[in-house]
Amino acid sequence: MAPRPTRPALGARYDRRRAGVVERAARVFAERGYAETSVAELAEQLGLAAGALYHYFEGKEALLIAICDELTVPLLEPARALLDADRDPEATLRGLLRAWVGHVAEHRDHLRVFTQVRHVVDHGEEWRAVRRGRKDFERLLDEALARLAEGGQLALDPGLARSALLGMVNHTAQWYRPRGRFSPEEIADGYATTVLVAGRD
Amino acid sequence: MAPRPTRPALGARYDRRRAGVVERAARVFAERGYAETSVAELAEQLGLAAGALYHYFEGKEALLIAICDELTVPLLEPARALLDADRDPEATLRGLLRAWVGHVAEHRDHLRVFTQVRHVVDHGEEWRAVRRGRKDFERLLDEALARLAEGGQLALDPGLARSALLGMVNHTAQWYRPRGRFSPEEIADGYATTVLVAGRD
DNA sequence: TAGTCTACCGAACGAGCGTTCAATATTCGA
DNA sequence: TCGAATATTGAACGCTCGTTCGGTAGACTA
Repeated sequence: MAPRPTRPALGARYDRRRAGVVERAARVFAERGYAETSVAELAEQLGLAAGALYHYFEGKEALLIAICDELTVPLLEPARALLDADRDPEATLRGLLRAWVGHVAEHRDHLRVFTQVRHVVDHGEEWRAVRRGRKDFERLLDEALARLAEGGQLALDPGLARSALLGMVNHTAQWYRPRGRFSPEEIADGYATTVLVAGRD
Repeated sequence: MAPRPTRPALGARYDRRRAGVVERAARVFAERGYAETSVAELAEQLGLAAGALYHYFEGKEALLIAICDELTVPLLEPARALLDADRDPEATLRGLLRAWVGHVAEHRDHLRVFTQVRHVVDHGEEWRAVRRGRKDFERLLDEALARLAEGGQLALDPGLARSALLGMVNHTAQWYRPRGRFSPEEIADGYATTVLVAGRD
């Protein structure tokens, strides 16, 4: 793996290329499977030689980690901001769901890859950061649900609501299509309805 | 792969051993990953020699198919019976969810393996039966939801409710523990609450 | 109990994998 | 524009994988 170039023009180019590889590799892995896609196949799909990948990543697994990193890291800050804004609990949950579902919709390939390799994530040492990100997000979700439960606005036990939401939102990556019947906002609002007592007609 | 023995005593033994391998392999694959577990490793975990697996299965993938087959096949008949009983739609959905969640709880290892390899299932020829089973079950779920929607008893669009339920129930395999906070029945009832208008206080 | 069918073993094999690296092409900045 | 830094190539390597198969032990039935 080459170090990031010091010269500014090449540094920027390096970042762009690397990010592009992550993005497009996510698609390839999501469709063909991470384990089932050889580095040679992947490189061919990306229009690169096999060895070129090692210019940007230490190895195949490092690329996988980069893919999974995009799932939580960019979501944490907006989520925290929503909780800190301290609006009424119902609006907070709806906002959180919109941000979350929107992010899943944008990164559904990444999430489909994560789903394939979740068991690897749970064990490896180099996966600590990924685990941490997921744990942090789940804590924020728990906090939002706890506030709702306090006000009696939750239709379920908070622990069950948490698992239900994690399940339905993550599963969204398996079926969501950009120009499908539902927009990410409609999906998020629908999911909100499932756990809230109010807002159903 | 050896043919099933013709002699009755050995035939029964063959069935038992084969089923035992499927069951225990599901656990090993769920924890270590299907692709990440070599046949040698698996055999060691099962207390067998590597070659012995080929006595019962054509290969590693045939074993995987056998694991995934147990996910829908035994669920279809009870589900169909529930729909045919033609009780009120709400009771039908609750019954369906109890059967479904119960089955997931019993076969959570199998489901965790399926989740890893779903992309393989979607493409291969030899996976047709597995795909068919899943499609059949989803049709039954759709029917149960359509009946509810007709009576205005559904809190969400039926299509969204379907995806939400598929997500939360399948995700249950990732966190359910036999002596955990919730019984399969409590989980199923909680999930029912998420999509129904009634039954929340 | 003899004979045949069945179960299992485990070393060996070829294929395909992820990775390396010397060579070459390209790009940027002084 | 020239030279150093960077980008990419692709053949080669060592290794692990799934699978095979001849051999042996065990089990059933006639």
